[in-house]
Parts: sequence; C-alpha cells; structure tokens
Amino acid sequence: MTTELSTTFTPADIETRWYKHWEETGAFRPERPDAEPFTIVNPPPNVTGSLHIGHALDNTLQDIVIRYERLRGKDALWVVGTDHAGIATQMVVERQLEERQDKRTNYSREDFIAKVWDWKAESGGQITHQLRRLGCSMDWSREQFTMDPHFDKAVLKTFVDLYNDGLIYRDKRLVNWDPKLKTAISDLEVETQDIQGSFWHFKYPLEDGVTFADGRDYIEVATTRPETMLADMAVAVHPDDDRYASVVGKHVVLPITGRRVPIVADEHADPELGSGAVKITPGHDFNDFDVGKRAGFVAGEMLNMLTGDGDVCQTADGLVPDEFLGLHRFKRDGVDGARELVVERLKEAGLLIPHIAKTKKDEEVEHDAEPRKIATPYGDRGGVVIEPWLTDQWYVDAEKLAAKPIQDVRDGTIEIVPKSWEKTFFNWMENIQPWCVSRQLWWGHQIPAWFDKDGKVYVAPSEKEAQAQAGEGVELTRDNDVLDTWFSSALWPFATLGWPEEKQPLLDKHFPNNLLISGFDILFFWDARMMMMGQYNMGRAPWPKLYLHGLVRAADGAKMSKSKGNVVDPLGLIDQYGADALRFFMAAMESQGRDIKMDEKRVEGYRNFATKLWNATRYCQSNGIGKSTTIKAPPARLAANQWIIGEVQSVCSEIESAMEDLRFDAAANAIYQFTWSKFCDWYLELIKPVFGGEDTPASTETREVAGWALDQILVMLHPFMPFITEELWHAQGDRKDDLILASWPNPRAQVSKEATDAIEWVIDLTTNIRSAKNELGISPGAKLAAFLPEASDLAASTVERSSAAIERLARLTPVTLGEAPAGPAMQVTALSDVFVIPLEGIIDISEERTRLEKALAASQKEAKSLEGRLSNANFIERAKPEAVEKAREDFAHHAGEAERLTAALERLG
RNA sequence: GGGCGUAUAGCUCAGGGGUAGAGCACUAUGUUGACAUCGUAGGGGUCCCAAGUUCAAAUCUUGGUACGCCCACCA
Repeated sequence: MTTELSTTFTPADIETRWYKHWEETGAFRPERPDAEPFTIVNPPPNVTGSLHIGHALDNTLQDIVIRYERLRGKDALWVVGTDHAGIATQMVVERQLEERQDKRTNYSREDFIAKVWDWKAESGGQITHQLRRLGCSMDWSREQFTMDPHFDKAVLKTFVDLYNDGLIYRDKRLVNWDPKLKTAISDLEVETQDIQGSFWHFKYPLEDGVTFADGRDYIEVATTRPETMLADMAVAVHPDDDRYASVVGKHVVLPITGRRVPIVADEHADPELGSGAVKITPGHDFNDFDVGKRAGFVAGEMLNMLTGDGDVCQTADGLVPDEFLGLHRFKRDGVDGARELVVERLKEAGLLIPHIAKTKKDEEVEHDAEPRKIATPYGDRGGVVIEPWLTDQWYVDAEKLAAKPIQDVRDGTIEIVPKSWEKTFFNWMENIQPWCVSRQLWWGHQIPAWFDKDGKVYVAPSEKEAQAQAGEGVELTRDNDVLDTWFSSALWPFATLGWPEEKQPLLDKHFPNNLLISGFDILFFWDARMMMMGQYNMGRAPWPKLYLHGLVRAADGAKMSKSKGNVVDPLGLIDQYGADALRFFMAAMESQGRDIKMDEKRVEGYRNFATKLWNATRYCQSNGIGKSTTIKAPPARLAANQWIIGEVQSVCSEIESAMEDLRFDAAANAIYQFTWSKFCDWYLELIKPVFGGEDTPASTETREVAGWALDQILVMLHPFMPFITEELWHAQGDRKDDLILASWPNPRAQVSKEATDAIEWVIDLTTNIRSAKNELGISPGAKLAAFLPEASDLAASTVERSSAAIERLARLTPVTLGEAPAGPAMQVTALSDVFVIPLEGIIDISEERTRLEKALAASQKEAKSLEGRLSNANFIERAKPEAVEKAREDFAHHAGEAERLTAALERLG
C-alpha cells in the first residue's frame, strides 16, 4: 500500500529521520562477505573543523560513488575518521586557555595533552555530525582517529622502519620556522606572498688599508632584511664581476657589531642586482646558508641572532650591542624592532645610501630605501612571516620514497583524473626536497627517539627497546617533538584497516582501496605522501585511481575566505534547500578540471527538481501506481509503456558510462533530463487517458510499468539525492529493504521500434500543433479537428492505437483519415505526415501562409546547404561513409519537409 | 623564471571534425485535477583573434590576446 504524501515537500522533515534509520540499521556497511569489495577512504577532516563548502563537494562526490557501488551489489566500504591536526588543535585549546588568562606552559605536557583529549571528547564531533547532515554513508561503526592506539602503532612502526632503512635522519640546517607557533614547518606549509617592502643600500666599510682603485673605502650592499646584518658572516660578489675582483679575499668590518668578515666570490651574487655585492647571513637565509657552506662555514658555526620568537638574542661571538637584545625582528604593535634600529644606526653613521626618486613634477626626492615588491614567506597556520632558523630536525628522505610513486603514475598503475594533473605531480615529485617531519608541539605523535647524555640517538618503538639498545644504566631522554600531522595521515589507506597488526581480513580485502577522491589542494600534502607510504609499508600503490576535483569559489569567482567574508555555509544551504539539492548541485557542476562557482539559484533549481519528483510520485499514487515487484521491466504492449522502458534502459546505460568515467555532471544531467523531460513531461501525460474509467488490461499494464519506471528513477537518482528517494521509495509501498540497499536497474527488455516510433510521432505532432497554435494566436485550449489525407502506415496505426493520448495532448477531436473539407486550414506535420486542420472562422489565412513560408524557408535553407555538400565530389569521395549517409538522410528529410510545406501552401491557395 | 588551466547565449557552464546545447534570466501565455518550487511557446551565439591542416574547423595544429591557478632562493 502506498503512503499518502503531503502536498508539499519539506526536506527537513525527512532528512534526519532517514539518516538515523540508515545508521541504526547498519545500512552503510551491509554484510556482504562474498561480494566484490569497493573501498574508498575519506580525507580525514581536522577534528577541530566544521563543514565548509569544499568538504561538501568532496564528500558528496565520494558518497555518490559509494552509494552507486553499494546499489550495484559491491561490498562497499567508505572509511571515515578525523585527523588530530597537530597545530590546529593545539591552537584551539591554547586559545581557550588564553581566554581564562591561562596558558599551556602552566601545565605539564601530560596534563595539557589530557586537556586536548577532553576538548576532543566534548567538541570534536561537530564535523562528523555535519557530514551526516549531508547524507554521507560512511562506516561510522569503524570511525577512525589518527591518534587512536592502533594508529600510534602504525606511526611508530613506520618511523622506526624508515629510520632503520636510513630514510629518516636528523640534521642541523635551516628550517622554515614559524615564530608565532614556535615550531618548524615543512616547505608545503609556507605560502609566499608578494608584499610591498623596502630595499636598503648600505656601505660596509673595508678593513683598514684596503680600498678600491678609485680610493673608495667601502663596499655597497643592498638588502631587504637589514636586521639580519647582526649575524652577517660574509659579503659575496660574483667571481666574474671585475668591479670587485680586487677586494675578493679581503675583509669588511661590519657596522654596529664590528665583526670582521670576508669578501667571498660566489655565483649566487647577481651582478645585475643592487650593487652586485650581497651580504651573507648563513644562519637566517636559505641562499646564504648554501653560500656560507661553500665559503667553508659548517652549520654549527653559523651565527644565530634570533630566538624562536623572532626576538634578537646575542650571537655566539658576543658582538651584538645591548640595545638590540630583546627587540623583535620587525616593528610590531607600533614598536620599532631591530630592523628599524639597524637602519637608524647606519643612517647616523652615514652608511645609508639614500634612494633618489623622482616625483611627478620631476623633482628629486631622497628616501631611505627603494620600494620593492618582496616575495615573503608566511606560515599557513600562524600567518606570520617565516624565519629561516638553524635547528636540529628530523627529515624524511622524500626523494627516495618518491621513486616508486613516480613510476606508478608513469606506468599507469595509478591513473590521475583529470590527466592534466600528472605534469604537476611529476614536476613536484621529481624535484622533491627532504621533508621536515618534526614539530615543536605537544599534541601529536611524539617522536620515538631517545638521547643519551652525549646526544647519541636511539630510535625504537618503545622506551624499553631504546634502553636495550643504549645498554643498562644509560640515562635516556625522549625527543620532545611530535610528528607532522601529514606523517600519520599518509598511512590512512591501510592504518585505518588495521595495519600493522598481523591478521587483518579487512586489510586484505580492502587494501588497496579502489579510488581516492580529493581536492587538488592536497595533492602534495596528502595524496603524494599516501603513495609514498603505501609503497613503503605495503609494497604497492594505495589505490589505482586518483580523482582530483577543484575548489568551490564564491559567486564572483573569488576564492572563499573568512577574511573576505564571502564564505558560503553549506549547512545554511541545506537548511534552506535540503541536502539533496545541495548534493545535486555539486554533482551537476563537477566537470573535470574546472573550479565550481557557487550559484545559489542553481541549488534552488535542484530543490525544484526534488519537488517535481515529489509531485510526480503523488500523481502516480493518486492513480493507483505503487511500488514495482520486479527488477526486470514488466511486459508491455502499449506504445507509451514500451517507449518508457526503452528510455529507462538508455538513461541507465548513460549513467553507468558517466560513472565509469567519473563524469559526475553527465550522470546527474542524464537522470535529471530523463526524470523531468521524459518521465514527467511526456510519459505521465501520455498515460493519463488510460486511467479514465474502469480497470482494463491497459490500465493494469500501465500501472505496473509506471510503478517500475518510477522505482528505477528512485534507484538511479538515489546516489545523488538519497533522502527524497528513500522517502518516496517507502511511500510507494511496503518494502523489505531500504532503497539504500536496493539493486541497480538491469533492464534488458525487448522494445519494439514501432512502439517507440509511434511515441516519437505523437511527440512531434503535439509539439508542432502547440507551436503552430501559439504562432497563429489560437487559444492553446481550443480543441481542433484534424485530417490526414495521406496517412503513413505509422500514422494510421498510431492514430488507431493511441487516439486518446493524441486527442488529449494535441487537443484534437478524433482524427479523420481522409481529405479535409475545403476551406481555410493550417497544415501541421508529424514526422513525415501532414495534418490538415480546418480553421474556418478561427484565423486569418494570411497568418497561416506567413507561418508556413517561414517554415519553408528554414527547410529550404537546410536542404540547400546539404545539397551543396552532397554535390561536392570531394565530400562524397573522402568523407566517412557514415557522414555521407547522414547528409543524404538529412537532405531527404529537409527536402521532404520543404515539399510538404510547398504543397500545404498550394492547398491554402 | 618554469608549469598548468580557461575563453561557447545576458549569467553559470556542458559539448565537440559534418553547421550549437542545458540551467537560470528574458518575452508571450495559462488549456488538460501531480506540480505556479508549475505548464506551453518563443527570442537570444562570427563558439576570444589570426594563420595552417582538411572535402569540411566552434572542434585539430601553431602563434597571439585576456584572465586564473600552481611551483621557484632573485639578496
């Protein structure tokens, strides 16, 4: 029995109810031990996160895939969980402490970490709740967290193995240091921004007794970072730069510190830039670090003049004047920093070379520095300028780990979709730098390394084992640092399935996964590292296919960001239009290789689509059309029924091939067009006359076919719009199973060509009559008489078999096969048949003549163009036979049409 | 400095060697008891520019132009 539907569709009324039902009944992970597995893992959102529009896109696409595969009978597993997000989470909890005038360092490490766990227990579930609102059918029963105990094991094992294989090592070198978060970060976490800065020119005095040939006793250097001169260790000039050849090997005496440093020749110095001489600060600049090494300094000797906060501290040689100590590197909160003071002191000493600028009036004006755009590195989390800082950190030898993933993509073991990303992937992977994985945080996986008093390191999965390595009685201290969050999430495709435990049927069955869907923005952060760790730990690629989607942008095409205030909240859209509408929008807009611009009108349009389906179902119910009992198409004799069965088959294969290619837009549009333009606009209209009176074999057959077709729509639409389809599925009758676990259509019915031709004919007739009426200003409701003087076989049989539909849709009285009475009439075609519709007293005959002439002109134009092509010998000879055949058919059609219209005009007189 | 992408209707976008599509917007209209969150009909495009390949180019090639993104140490 069907359940009566309310007259309006309100998404909020059904969404929570169905989600709860699915989750409680285990529908997201049905027992299918013998089925072919299909596995995807969800990019674990930060546990601190809330659902943004990008998550909505990413997870909608994944849910469409997993629901589709589940309907196709696979053992579909969508692994879900959250990421402990080291920096982000620690920041959230620290901010909470700050609000209470408290701070992290008031606590022991253990106590602070306990607070973070408390926070997670209380507030960490927001995003998982929001994913549920989107309708995502993940396996919540196995929800993962990157700091679960079994995940710890996976991380420890990976670290120790990599260390033992020489692929993780400790090194002292410059790192990207975030002075706000006081931790090292990786290259990828640095974002370069062009900001307006200054380029200062200074005189560095040469040591006593050294001058240039012209008597000049200083060397000019230019810099954007004057403050770091407190740790300068050299001045570099290009080896081929004749201007400086005479002073290479000599020394300068640095202003302020009085440090005596050499002038060295190094290719790094660009003769074209500034004066061609550059100050070298190996401890605070990546290039200078390399120059310094080439000049013979070892890392341990390189001077450091900044604390981890970015404040000035004393250098090892003790030459920094007291007035600098404790100043911040730059001006901060209106207080001058070391930069400003250095400039001031040099200016006072007459060592600043002013920049001469011309005003608009061509007057010369002196400035302290030349204005200049400077590419400045910022930390992506802390948002402050990164300081290259000399520290000991742990590095992963990414270059070695990258070799197999590169090969996997190269030989097709991993397919990247869209393919255009491959180049970007190769470009990065082939130039990959060592990955700094240690972070000076408390929240995260603590590095499994212990040091003895002499600084010797012991890496082991536990302190006990480290102690065993070190020998009894050796006092060990554990490394305080934790690992980069991405180190653990790189293990996601297998650590979530139980690796490295020995016996893991789940792992055996579901690794490798079948597909990874992610935004291109984490291609390097996450996807590439999963490839590396998959190969390293499991010996194979984690998935055979990587689908990369774009960003969701604001309506004006700008990137959404909190600071711009143009962020669209997906939850707000769900509240307003329903999750189904938002999901459908995401799918319909997801063409490969392009970002999605937010378009709320379109979301509204898909809400309307849901309403349309709702009302179509209500109509079905009011005519006794309920659930279908078969998966196979019911037997059908009526033309309309055969036609819709054929159309279901064709849309089904269209969707299947779109899904095979991961063309979400094509799949969504196919089901949309079928449902609205075929099923609602034509099929439901065609069958209306059948339900006029008593039950007949025709009405029984039609109810069965219509119920079946609607069921197929619900199944095919379900991956895109899970909520409304599930609701309607049950409203259509009592069912053993929920739609989420139903079977994908498999229609292989025979459909006669005659039947489908007949429906095409009725549709053409109806459209043409409506159009003609409109053009002639005849009321659309007017019921007209129609005559077919020369009916084709198709016309004759269709008029006989589908008279009720024709009369209703085309608004005709019963069609007469035969001549029309003399008098004014309009001529309307249906495929190749010409109807004569008397219009005595209804219209002016000249209007009809105009209409026909217009149509004739159009047909003749087409026919002429085709004729021209067909009379071209080159075309006949060289074009593909199908193209020639097609052109002939088209010509015949248009020429025939022109003929018919000419005849019609003649009849008009 | 490298690499990638995009230019198609007023807007947002599909498509693609045989003469152009969708949704929204627009115009006209409201007949048939699912639906006005709707129906019906319609208007609207030198497919960025130029050259080349081809019987045929919006589609392929090359070169421009414009916009966007990513990577890179220019002090």
